[in-house]
Amino acid sequence: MPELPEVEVLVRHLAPHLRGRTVHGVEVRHEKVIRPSTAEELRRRLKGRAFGQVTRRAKFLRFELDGPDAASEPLTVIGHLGMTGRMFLQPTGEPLPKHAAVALDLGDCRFVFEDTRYFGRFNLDPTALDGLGPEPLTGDFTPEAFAAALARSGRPIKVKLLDQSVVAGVGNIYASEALFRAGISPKRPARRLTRAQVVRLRETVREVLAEAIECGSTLPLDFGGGRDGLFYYGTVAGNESKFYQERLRVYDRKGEPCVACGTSIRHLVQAARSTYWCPRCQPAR
DNA sequence: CACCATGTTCCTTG
DNA sequence: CCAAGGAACATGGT
Repeated sequence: MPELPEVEVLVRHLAPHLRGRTVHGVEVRHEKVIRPSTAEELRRRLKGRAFGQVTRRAKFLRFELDGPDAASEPLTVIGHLGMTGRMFLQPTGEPLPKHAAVALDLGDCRFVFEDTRYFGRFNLDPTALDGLGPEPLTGDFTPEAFAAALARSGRPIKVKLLDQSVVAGVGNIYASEALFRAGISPKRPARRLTRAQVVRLRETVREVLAEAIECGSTLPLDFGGGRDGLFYYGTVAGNESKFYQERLRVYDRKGEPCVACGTSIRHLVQAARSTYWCPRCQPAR
């Protein structure tokens, strides 16, 4: 589920459904995801508040909650999907999924954060956002800023694309995709990219993310009629995973012919993460 | 049983 | 102070 585009699509879908809804109760089923907050604290501070703006920063979700009265301090819940997190609404009374970590009682429905591996977060700790670099689509992700960040490192460019302080929101899938489109080898030391390559890579990073958001926004989300109810994102009805895979040109395509030149797509491991690339379209230099 | 997985944080070493 | 590299987290799929 989660890189920047998936989180963006989720936020856009959740926001209008959460806005204005009051939290009547907080059920914490897996304490790990709310650290360093506590279940007690989450309950005490959320209860009686109503959802306001829902926004995204990098791969994080921010839920603003309006106070019980006008003089209340603003409150923001920070969410992160980790590798396997999902968030959705379901009717009150429906059984929670096996790995539900947090469920908010909104009256006739519940807002559920479910995460199989519990790598995600749902807490009151905004410090997680402190070290993030520029937003690639809406922030100050300029060629100058990008070049300056890359110049400080001799690590492979693929590894630096995953560094959230360089550019915030790129994950393992779109890192390979952006490098393929830019025609840059994933192994190239970051500081060895030419100026033209930095400019081009900045463009392809923005392209792959923007296209993924566009694609996700048009997915037939199960919205209203589905067996699990009001809103569901993640295991969406129909063929979204096929649709999703078909857009990717190199990721998870080891041994398949390159869409541009036919050369067999290669796989390597960098910083313990899989990289996919075309050795002909992305030459060593 | 072995290995792999869309992510981040923490620890150690230089 | 910083960069780099690796383990850890936890569960499920192949």
